[in-house]
Amino acid sequence: MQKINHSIKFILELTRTLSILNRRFDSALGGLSLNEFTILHNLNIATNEKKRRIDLANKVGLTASGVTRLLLPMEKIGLIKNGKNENDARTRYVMISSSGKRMLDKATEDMKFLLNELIPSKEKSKLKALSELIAEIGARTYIK
Amino acid sequence: MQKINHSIKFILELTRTLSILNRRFDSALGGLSLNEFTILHNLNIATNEKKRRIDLANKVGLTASGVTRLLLPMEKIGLIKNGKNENDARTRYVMISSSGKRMLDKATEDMKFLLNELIPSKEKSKLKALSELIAEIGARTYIK
DNA sequence: GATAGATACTTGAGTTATCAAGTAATAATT
DNA sequence: AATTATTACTTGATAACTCAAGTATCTATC
Repeated sequence: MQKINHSIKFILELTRTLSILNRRFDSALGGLSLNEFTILHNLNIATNEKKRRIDLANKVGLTASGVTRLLLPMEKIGLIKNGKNENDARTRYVMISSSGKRMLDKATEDMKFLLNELIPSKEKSKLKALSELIAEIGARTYIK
Repeated sequence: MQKINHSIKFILELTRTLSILNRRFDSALGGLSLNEFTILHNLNIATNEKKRRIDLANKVGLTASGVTRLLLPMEKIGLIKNGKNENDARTRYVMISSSGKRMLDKATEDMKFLLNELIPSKEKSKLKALSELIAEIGARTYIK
């Protein structure tokens, strides 16, 4: 008789589902990858609509170097702009452009539409709690 | 006033946490990546301890080609073995080796230890239900 | 029982991330 | 105020995926 470890099962389901979600969203967001969407979303709701790269890294869950490489093509096609921080010359602010906003708005609609199919409606009430648990796990896992 | 879409927040937390988990586990499982762990775990609990590559792809959430590339080095270092399917010459069975089992057993202990830190104990009772919800989302997202 | 379609897998080319190591600027310590 | 440590970011080398296209085999249909 095999004893099931629910924690392990949980992590394995999590990785599986997210790999699948990543592929699905990457081809359903009008050219935006899921990580690019996350970047634009976070810039859009940020105070003053700007953020440091390191804060974005934290928000997306990538490393600083991952963010550098993710932002490079996004700047090239004009979704974001760079600004400087007068108080700290090490940091380069990232800002969303107006074309970035347009992309984001469209992608957000696509996202809502898809999520409506993917998340069972009777489970929607549990989502807030689930998000919080997942965020908590992320926080505990994070090692700078 | 910004209306929060819990579905979107859920997806964003999911990607963030999983990116972090992946990095953490990749350096905490005694040389095994999280995906490699998943492969070995699934082979280990499979009937007859063998599986087709396509079934593994489904279990891990990768594409068939991703599995081909993931298994290649695993075979090279002897964690898995290949076998053939008498009834279908297209498929190549994958089996866990005894050294693979040893690796898995050690990694499973590491995994349990880490998860004990990462998952708040008061939330553990909810894990089964959450796994099921996440699996359901994965199933709905999956497009072969 | 030939042919068209589906399935299982692999491969080439490209993308997206990692880590480790480096640069430059700021903050803390003495 | 000089030194050391820390932080923000970038870069070179590499790993781990993806998609699209290919091969081989099996299944269904006529």
